[in-house]
Amino acid sequence: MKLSTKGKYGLIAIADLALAYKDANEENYVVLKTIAKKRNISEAYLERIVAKLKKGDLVKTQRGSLGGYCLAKSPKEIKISEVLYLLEGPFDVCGCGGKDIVGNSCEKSSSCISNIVCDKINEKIKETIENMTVEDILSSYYLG
Amino acid sequence: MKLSTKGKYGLIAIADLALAYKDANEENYVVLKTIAKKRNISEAYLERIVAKLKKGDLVKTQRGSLGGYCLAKSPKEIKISEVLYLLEGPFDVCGCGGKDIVGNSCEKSSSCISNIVCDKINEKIKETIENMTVEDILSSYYLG
DNA sequence: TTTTATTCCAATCAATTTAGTAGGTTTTCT
DNA sequence: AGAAAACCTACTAAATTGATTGGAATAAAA
Repeated sequence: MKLSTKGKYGLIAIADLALAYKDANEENYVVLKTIAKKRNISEAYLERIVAKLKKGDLVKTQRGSLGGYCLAKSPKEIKISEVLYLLEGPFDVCGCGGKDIVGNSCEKSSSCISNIVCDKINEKIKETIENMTVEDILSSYYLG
Repeated sequence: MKLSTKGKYGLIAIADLALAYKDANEENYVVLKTIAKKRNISEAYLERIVAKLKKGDLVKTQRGSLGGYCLAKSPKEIKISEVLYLLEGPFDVCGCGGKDIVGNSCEKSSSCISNIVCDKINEKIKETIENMTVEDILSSYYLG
């Protein structure tokens, strides 16, 4: 069970944008090629990832020459959960679809044995990433 | 991000074996075909899943006629984490492998932005499933 | 001892997801 | 006009998932 590179690259991009944001303390557009090269990520692939972050209003863009990407809010207003939901989809660790322990379809059954486990896991993950902002992970990094 | 059916089916099988175990209060071998049919799971596929649980000593078997599968310990001695580790592999939500924010390889770097997030998530998931036993989820089920 | 019911095992396969490429279009600044 | 950037669409290769198939080994029962 792993976070895919979508989530990973997305977090990296957000963090780089956050660093630029804090440096400038205002709109500071960063060219994607710069991030891609520095982090050794395929630019075209990263582009599609950041596009999702834009659709989710975490990032805004400036087209044309001197354009680039920029955080749409300050790092402390962006939850890690927002980033990961946009890139990895909802953390429904278990979608189930089978039958529960008494034979009923368990799409939403609380008596489905795997739903019981998954609900607990989901709850904890949610709790964790909804209480963590981009600002938080940046400061962890600075303290590194 | 989802638990695959491996984990789901494994939990279902363990739960069914646990019910049989509690009914008999001793060795009670259950035929896999019974579980597969009741839960509408491919028997051959379920077989390979349960094989892993055997390798991990959560389940023991009796071959031949009148054979079957049986829990190797009591439900309260089996952690959910054991089941999921055997079936889904370690919950390294992020294996990373890229470069960290200052350009160093971040295989284990604490300054890798995605490791910071993933470590936190992993920690919480671990905490959750290591403190949950098969007994626990059965009683949740009974209480419905 | 033969039959039957079961676990066990290895190879294969189809569908899906992931990760990445390629090539071009549009926008905007100089 | 030219250059540099975001934007968009289609394709592909590799890995993973979720099985299926066909049998071999084992052990109880007839």
